[in-house]
Amino acid sequence: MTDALDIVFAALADPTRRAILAMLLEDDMAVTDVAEPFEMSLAAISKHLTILTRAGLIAQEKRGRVKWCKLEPDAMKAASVWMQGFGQFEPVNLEAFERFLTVELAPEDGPEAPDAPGGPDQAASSS
Amino acid sequence: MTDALDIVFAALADPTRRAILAMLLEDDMAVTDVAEPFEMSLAAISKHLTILTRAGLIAQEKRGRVKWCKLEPDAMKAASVWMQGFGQFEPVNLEAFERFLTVELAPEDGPEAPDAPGGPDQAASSS
DNA sequence: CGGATCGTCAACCATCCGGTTGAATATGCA
DNA sequence: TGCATATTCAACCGGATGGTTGACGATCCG
Repeated sequence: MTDALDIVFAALADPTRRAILAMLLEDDMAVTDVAEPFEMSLAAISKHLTILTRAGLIAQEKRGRVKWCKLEPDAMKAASVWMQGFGQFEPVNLEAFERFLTVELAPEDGPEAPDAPGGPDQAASSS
Repeated sequence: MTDALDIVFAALADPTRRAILAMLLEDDMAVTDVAEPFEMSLAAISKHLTILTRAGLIAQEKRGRVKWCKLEPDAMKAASVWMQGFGQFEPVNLEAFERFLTVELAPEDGPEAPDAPGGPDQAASSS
């Protein structure tokens, strides 16, 4: 049984896909526009988008000819939450867990607001 | 150029390795003891530990015959920080998030705090 | 010394992954 | 209708990944 976290982390393990996520942080985009800054084929980008969709990291909605991609950060948050248990050397307790949720999901209570972690410049570093 | 995040996320994408990390959250362990609950060979576990080490997620120290493995959460924190930037501006779908969490992070362990995120029970689900 | 335990190395295998190309499917528009 | 645009599908390729087994170096101990 493949865990959903498998798929999310595997999706995040590729620099092209992380760059795509960073781009989508700015705005929703059509598939062709997502592909534009990269040097690989459109088909390759399409595959990456499929992987991100299956991971739940983005959602795709077709309007006319154009398929729009938008960030769907819930899966990323889930993975992030999974990691929170490490580094604080105590078993994850529900209280801290819920506190984390409220802090994280609050509109502007975030620790700070990096405009894009890593940044789209990672596109250059792909593969 | 392979980004360090590539390696960290790729290391986290395997349920066996996540289970190992969860085990090490409890205590430092020797390689043989790490391997004990799994059904695969010791050599396979040794490979997994090498991958986790290269990702910076654990450290290994040899004392006598025995090689001890301990959690090294900095790399995980780095990955976690990278993810923090997502979801801060988007209207987060709290319902979907919680659904994801309850499905993924608490398979059937009940509501009490899981001893580790994901839990070593994932050992059985490897591959 | 010699046997038992700990762990890795090397070779091998099946499968997955990221990319390519070319054809196919939808949709928009003149 | 017919052509251009948007996106995916299908087949293929090379290389990485996750597992196996068997042999090996190291270390403890009787």
